[in-house]
Amino acid sequence: MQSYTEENYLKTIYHLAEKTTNVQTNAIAEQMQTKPASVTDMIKKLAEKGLVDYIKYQGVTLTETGKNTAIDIVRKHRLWEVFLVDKLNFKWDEVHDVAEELEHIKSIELIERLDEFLGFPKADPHGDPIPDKNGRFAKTQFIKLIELKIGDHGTITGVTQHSSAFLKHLEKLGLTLGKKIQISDVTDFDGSVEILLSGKQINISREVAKHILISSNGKN
Amino acid sequence: MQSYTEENYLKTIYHLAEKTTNVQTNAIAEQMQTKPASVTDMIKKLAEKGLVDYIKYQGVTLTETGKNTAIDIVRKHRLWEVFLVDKLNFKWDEVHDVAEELEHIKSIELIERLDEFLGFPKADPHGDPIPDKNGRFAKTQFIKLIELKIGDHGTITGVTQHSSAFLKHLEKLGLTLGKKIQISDVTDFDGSVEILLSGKQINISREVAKHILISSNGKN
DNA sequence: AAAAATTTTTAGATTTACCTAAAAATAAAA
DNA sequence: TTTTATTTTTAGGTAAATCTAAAAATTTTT
Ligand SMILES: [Mn+2]
Ligand SMILES: [Mn+2]
Ligand SMILES: [Mn+2]
Ligand SMILES: [Mn+2]
Repeated sequence: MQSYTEENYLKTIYHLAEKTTNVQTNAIAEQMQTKPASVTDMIKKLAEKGLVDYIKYQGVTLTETGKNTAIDIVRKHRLWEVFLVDKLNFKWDEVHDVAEELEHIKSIELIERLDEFLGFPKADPHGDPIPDKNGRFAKTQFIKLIELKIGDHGTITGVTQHSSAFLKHLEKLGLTLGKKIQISDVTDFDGSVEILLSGKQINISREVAKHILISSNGKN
Repeated sequence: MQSYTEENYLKTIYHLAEKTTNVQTNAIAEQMQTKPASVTDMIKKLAEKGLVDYIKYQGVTLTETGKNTAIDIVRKHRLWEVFLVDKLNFKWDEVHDVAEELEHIKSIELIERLDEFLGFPKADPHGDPIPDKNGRFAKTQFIKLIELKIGDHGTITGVTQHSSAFLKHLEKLGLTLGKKIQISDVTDFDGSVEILLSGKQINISREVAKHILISSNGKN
């Protein structure tokens, strides 16, 4: 059984490992809003428990057990987010902090039944995939909006930035999950992208375009 | 802001105060499955924070703030129990432990919306009243089944014992919330009670009868 | 009103998750 | 290949919530 804190470390390491193979102490510290010295302490403990492989100065990687535990927490987090949005009418920018707490509730039965109650959703309100109870993710094929060419079209299926500011901005622009878009033009000057959304032309900054994921229904 | 542990102490003191005015150190220790010495430490801290009034060797009482905090936790606990039973199809004997964790999730918004989602329930799956967001309880008029006389009738509206063993037993006997009953006979020998339930005569022990609450639809 | 039993508190430790400051290892730059 | 910068670890300490053992206060019984 892991403590609340250990679970948060495992989840953080898991997410960082999606970018780099060897997760560094400082990266964990930054993410967890704590000091590198504290991270070293915790890493030792997790290694002791067989949840991470650790070589001094070389960073950490999750063991099979550690990874499974982390995925289970991610699963809970995302299922709770779906619950908050679908059942309690929270907005997609309001759910993260509460889910951050709910993900630590320890009851397998609870999550199984919640999953069923929600209709076994495959993605959370931000488009992030929800692993099944065996920790398996549905295969997904996303491409960043910024990478599309003029004429390409597709459906918004995710975001790679979860800040409230960003999500509220998207909401205002009408760029929510499930919306169909087509690239009309890309501005050389600032890299901003002109898109066709629900019959209207709108312009979005390069920065915004970088963080929107599209399931591409086909090129041009 | 209170810690998880402080919240549990407040809730325990609140429940014990329903029986005795001055709550004793040992009683808290027993309830919390901890040692009296630990309780003394915590009591001092709670007194420091203005959540309890405390005189050495004289036990504790909750302050207004302390009581409000406790009631808020009770509210959350009971709302979550309703959620688990009504929405996730848990049995009434399976919900307590999970609710024990869920009650500590810190989000006013979450509870407001959960309350609404559940249809502003007035009682939890064990018939315990749910305070509204201002901490007010609906007035209820219960009588213990054991106190009814032959011929009296009423509706089962609560239990005063939450152990899984007891609740499962009631379930098996068909004695669930909302069921109408009438007293047919009381046995002198062992104090057991003969009742009419859904057209059938059943016999329940005195011990069971003590822990069932009836909203009396009228005498004989 | 003593003596005995019970309750409660203090004293001194332990564990977990932190911290700061300084040392050591590694990586990058000159 | 030194020097410099960055990263990581160690050493030593703090605060919260526990504990055990022993002392003190209160209550109950003789
Ligand atoms: Mn989230
Ligand atoms: Mn999410
Ligand atoms: Mn309960
Ligand atoms: Mn209950």
